[in-house]
Amino acid sequence: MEHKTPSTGDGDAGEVRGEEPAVTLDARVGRIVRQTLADQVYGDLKELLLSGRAAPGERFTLRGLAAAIGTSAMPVREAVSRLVAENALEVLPNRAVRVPLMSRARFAELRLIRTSLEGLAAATAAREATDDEIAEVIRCERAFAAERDKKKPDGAAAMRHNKDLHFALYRAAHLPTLMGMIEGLWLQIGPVLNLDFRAGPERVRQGEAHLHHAQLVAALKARDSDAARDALVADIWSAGDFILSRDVLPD
Amino acid sequence: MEHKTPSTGDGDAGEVRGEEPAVTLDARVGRIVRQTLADQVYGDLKELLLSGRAAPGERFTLRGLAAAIGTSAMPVREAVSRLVAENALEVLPNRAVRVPLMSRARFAELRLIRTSLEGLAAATAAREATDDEIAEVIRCERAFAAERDKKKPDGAAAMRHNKDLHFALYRAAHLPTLMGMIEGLWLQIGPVLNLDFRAGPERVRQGEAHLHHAQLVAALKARDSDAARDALVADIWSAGDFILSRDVLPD
DNA sequence: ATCTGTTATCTGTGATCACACATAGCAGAC
DNA sequence: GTCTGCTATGTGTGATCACAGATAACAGAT
Repeated sequence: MEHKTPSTGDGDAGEVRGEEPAVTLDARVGRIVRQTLADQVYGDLKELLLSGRAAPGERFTLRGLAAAIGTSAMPVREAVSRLVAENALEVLPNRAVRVPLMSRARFAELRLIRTSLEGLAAATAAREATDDEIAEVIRCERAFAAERDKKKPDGAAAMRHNKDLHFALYRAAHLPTLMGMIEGLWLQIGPVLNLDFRAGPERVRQGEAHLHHAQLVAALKARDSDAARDALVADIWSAGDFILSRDVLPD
Repeated sequence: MEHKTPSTGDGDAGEVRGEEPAVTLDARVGRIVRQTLADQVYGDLKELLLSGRAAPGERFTLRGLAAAIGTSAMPVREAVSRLVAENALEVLPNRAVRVPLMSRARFAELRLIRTSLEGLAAATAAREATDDEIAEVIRCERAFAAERDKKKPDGAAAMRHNKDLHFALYRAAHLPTLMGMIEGLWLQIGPVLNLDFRAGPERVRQGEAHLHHAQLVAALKARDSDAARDALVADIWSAGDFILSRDVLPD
């Protein structure tokens, strides 16, 4: 394989809009986005985990992934080591790398941490969100509800709308580090969440989720941070109960 | 440089104790600890950040570090990319790698997250800790107090005892993932904390810290999780006030 | 003296090679 | 048939090389 140039953007970054006054060109070009191959692979793997297309316990091989993606093993190594650092992947003592198994204890711990962190984000968002951001949350909530009310609801789509709703909310807290940590948590529970959504009759759960979402939206409109936290914690907790009640988790 | 063998432990792992009954050897050898070079470098850098021997804004270079440590650039790359993943280091758009600057906003956000997560750990520890673990926390508290009461207290030593105290507490919560996340947070605030401890007359703060520590210990003995959380949150909050009051943080 | 365009050096990124360890498959002994 | 030891293959890990881009030093023009 020949030496590839590291993909410095698609070239359409400096689109000229023409009717600008002719002071300088500098203000009219968009900032270039640097994307290393490792970043791309990292994003791909992240998406793979978040969307549940990788099952807990599944094994990876660096060379295999590299061949599948079409690069050398090097960018994959870096991406994997990042994901290992955030517990989204793990390396076994035998040096094999896999997506971590989820024990009941680990799931319970993650749920506990999530209530703490995502509750904090929800409470802050109720105080700090702009009206536009609240509107965006409501839009996501509507999309989720619409999917639920369909004759033949698509579990994966509902899942995606649920995720969008949550992250629109967290983004509205304007706390970037907290946001990143929450993303890390979702990366860890992603595999089991989606695995579950794929399999079971989740109708009852969806109903309950919708109730909590409605409470959340009401709390946001009222700028009531305690109510927002409570609604979100209830949502996380009941979703966790649903997973734990079905006996898919080892230990 | 010749090809080095990847340091498979120091060789003293299988120490024979002799008076064992001669059933099998299997039970008498300690499990070997795998330590890749990247792991070692990661540990070293972590220690460097936690102990405050690296100032915010300071620049690294992969080759420079590699030469200093005596390896090739490869293990350093992996260690650095892990630390970047947990926001303990950052790569600038220019591709330079440095220890992140700490703005007032970021510091405030980290303090908020810390109260949430470390408060949770304290509350859980009050419920779940064994008596031995509580004794260990008390031992750390005594060491911290002893350092404070010295004629010529050593700021760095006090800092270390303070850290030991906190982590003994968090370990006692028996929540490994939470523990890891808290470590990540300390990794981020480490540089500024120690930078500060190194510079100022911190006597007033130490007095206040000791008060909160005493409250914490009392709460642990009483198994009062709410009181433990409150004491710890107060500790974090007042330490943060102290840092913010001195005007060392940009923005 | 200040600014601009060029050049030299250095740094991160990716590819490729080399090696130690782990696992699986297989042959031979009991 | 079951177990032991060897071999072959594949894996992660580390070293080394190659290259693109960034920074800084410098020369020339205004």
